[in-house]
Amino acid sequence: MSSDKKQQLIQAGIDLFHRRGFWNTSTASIAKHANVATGTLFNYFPSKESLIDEVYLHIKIQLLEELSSSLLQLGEQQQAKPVIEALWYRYISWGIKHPVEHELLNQLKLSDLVSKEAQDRGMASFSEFHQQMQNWLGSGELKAMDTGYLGELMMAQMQVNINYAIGQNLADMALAKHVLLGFAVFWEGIKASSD
Amino acid sequence: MSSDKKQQLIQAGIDLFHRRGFWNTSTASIAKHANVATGTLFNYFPSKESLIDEVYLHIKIQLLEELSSSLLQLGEQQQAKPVIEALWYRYISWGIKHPVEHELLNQLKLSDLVSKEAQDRGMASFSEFHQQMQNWLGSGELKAMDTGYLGELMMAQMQVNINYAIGQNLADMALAKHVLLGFAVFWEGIKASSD
Amino acid sequence: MSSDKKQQLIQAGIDLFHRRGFWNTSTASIAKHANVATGTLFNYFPSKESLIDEVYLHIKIQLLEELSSSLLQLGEQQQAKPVIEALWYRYISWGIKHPVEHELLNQLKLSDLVSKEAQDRGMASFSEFHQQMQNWLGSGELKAMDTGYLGELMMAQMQVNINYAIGQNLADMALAKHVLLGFAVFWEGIKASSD
Amino acid sequence: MSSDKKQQLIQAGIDLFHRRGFWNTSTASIAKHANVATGTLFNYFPSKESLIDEVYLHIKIQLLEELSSSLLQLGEQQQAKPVIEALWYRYISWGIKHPVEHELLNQLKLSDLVSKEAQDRGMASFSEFHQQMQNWLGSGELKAMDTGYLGELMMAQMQVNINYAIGQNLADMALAKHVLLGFAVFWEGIKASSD
DNA sequence: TATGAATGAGAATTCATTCAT
DNA sequence: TATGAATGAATTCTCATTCAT
Repeated sequence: MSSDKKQQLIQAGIDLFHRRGFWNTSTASIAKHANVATGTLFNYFPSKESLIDEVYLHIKIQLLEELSSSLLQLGEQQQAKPVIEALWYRYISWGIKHPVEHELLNQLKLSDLVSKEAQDRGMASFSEFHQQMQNWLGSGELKAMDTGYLGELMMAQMQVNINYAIGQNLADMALAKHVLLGFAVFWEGIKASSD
Repeated sequence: MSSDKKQQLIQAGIDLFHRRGFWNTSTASIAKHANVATGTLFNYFPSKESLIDEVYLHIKIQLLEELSSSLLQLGEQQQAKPVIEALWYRYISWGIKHPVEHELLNQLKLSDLVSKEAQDRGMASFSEFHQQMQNWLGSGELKAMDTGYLGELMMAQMQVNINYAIGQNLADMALAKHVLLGFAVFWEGIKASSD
Repeated sequence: MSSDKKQQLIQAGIDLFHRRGFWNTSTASIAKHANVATGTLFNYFPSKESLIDEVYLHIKIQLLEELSSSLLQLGEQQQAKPVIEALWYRYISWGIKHPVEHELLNQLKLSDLVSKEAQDRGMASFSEFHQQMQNWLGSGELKAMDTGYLGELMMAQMQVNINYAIGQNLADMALAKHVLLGFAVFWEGIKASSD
Repeated sequence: MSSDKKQQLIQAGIDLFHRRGFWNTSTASIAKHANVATGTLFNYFPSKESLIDEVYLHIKIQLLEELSSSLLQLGEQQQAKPVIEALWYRYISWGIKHPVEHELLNQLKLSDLVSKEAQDRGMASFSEFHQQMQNWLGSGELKAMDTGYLGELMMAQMQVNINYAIGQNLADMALAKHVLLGFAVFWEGIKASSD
């Protein structure tokens, strides 16, 4: 199947970009790692940049699928906290299960390597989350702040938790305790002050 | 003076790395931008990688200088909050005043471009901060957590604040309000729960 | 019909070779322009070079057909001048009506892209003209010179006339005047000197 | 000397372009033939196209130098014929002495490989000849025609003569006779008709 | 006969680094 | 110490041609 080869190439890209970095990974090595000829890569991606774009979107969509079931299950919840907490756990467990993808995503976000168009498509796929945040912020449970800011803050704190868990090789009880603490810090930070 | 040229080269590196990225910036262009010959760069730095290392350390030390006066002034404080708050303000104002350096520092942290040795030296220069954190965490004012985790968390949240302030072009009152909110979120997150 | 596709491919070759040059035109683009698959081209032409050969011969034969009726009609003429003049008009009007083919023919002649064999076949198809020239040169109406030289000279001068007419966008009376002048220059040049 | 290498590269370009054609000659082979490294070529020419441009101008200027002494010596001549005849001989002897350059020049003229800018510079260097032609045409010695047309015609006829002389390997008396005939054909063609 | 994905040699160009001056 | 021309390995991308379907 042709779709087969495309996926092989994306996967090879993920592996090698993570091992050697985006610029130290040649298209030739990606093709070889995917068991196709050098020219074949360019049948699927017009340029190295577009392969990077597709790697980016592939990861974002994989993450999205992991998260969106949380929203579906808890969509009719009245309160913000359980939904946010569910997202928190989902995201962190995705990050721990897919450390390579998690790291690449963060690198790509900062790196200027993703085309404007791919960034927009990535954003668009997350639009339902921004919708949800609007609702939460309107409910009065949280401190008054901008949606974009809340989103970035949540992402950043989850990433710190993931990196710490991976760095310390946490598992089982230790991991659970860590995630619990992390969420407590986040939630108590953003919830509307009681006084 | 030779030290002069070295500084020119580091500064040219900062400018160009930010404008074009690390991999799209050739040593020749850095030399030209610093008004020296291509070969001269290699009299000061044995390789491009070592220039990147020095750019990294240069920025870290510049940041350190900005922050350390906070510690000195408030070193004998008994309470954690005022010191942490002072650091918070210092870091964020540095980031807003030096957005280029701030962005480069974040990119370099993720990028694998900085040698292990330079990373260690960068860490070492911040050791006094880790000392301080030990004290704070021992005081009972904060939730119980690892020093490294607290440090990463604080960094991450400050970065989000800086990026948001720059992205929204905040200034004056709006900026002050934003920083205040940011710190409230951080502090209420990390402080020991009252109940 | 298969012959249909072959003609489509030759025509696509003519169009694209003229627009983008021989080397900037890929066999894939020719196939696409002819509405066939990339592989199909190689069912009709064993190589790109042979396609170029056939484009060359196609144009030469098209030109030959345009010219040969002149010879047939005037074949029994006793005098050289009317026949030569008829050829002159025919060739130039062909060139003006088919500027693309005219230009390609000239490029191909100089370019080393046409195989020796195709060149020979092209030559052979014009052999009756060389026969005629022998007759003219034998008649004493013309200066004494080699057949090959006369042929090349006539070609070259007609080409200059065509290029000039196209470049200046001549039409109607202006064109007629131009062709008349061009022929006068040619004829007075080659005719036997009176004194 | 740096100019040395540049000349070596242009000469290597001329040799190889003639032997293998412009598109079958790689920049690597040119560099090797000029005894420099592949990268060195690009220190002197920003691209292959610019090397081709410089090859073109190099030949044009070499030709110009050959011809311009004719104009200088005969500049104060009142009559057109001796000057034109001198140019005729000069051009043809240059072409016979430099058949490679002559052929390349003709190929380049038709090929779209020379940038607009280089073409303009090539034209400009020949502007004095167009001046002269204006004078000749105003003198009444020649048939009334456009300068551009006269120039192209003269070029075309000289090229036919050169190609014929080279093709037939003419030399000495045979060559002289040939050139004489060629000029007679040209002159009797363009001179004002006597009646 | 038609298709078009796969191939891999080859092309132009870049650039960190060296070294003779 | 400063210079910048020279180097050549490495990179991205192209494309004529093949071949299984």
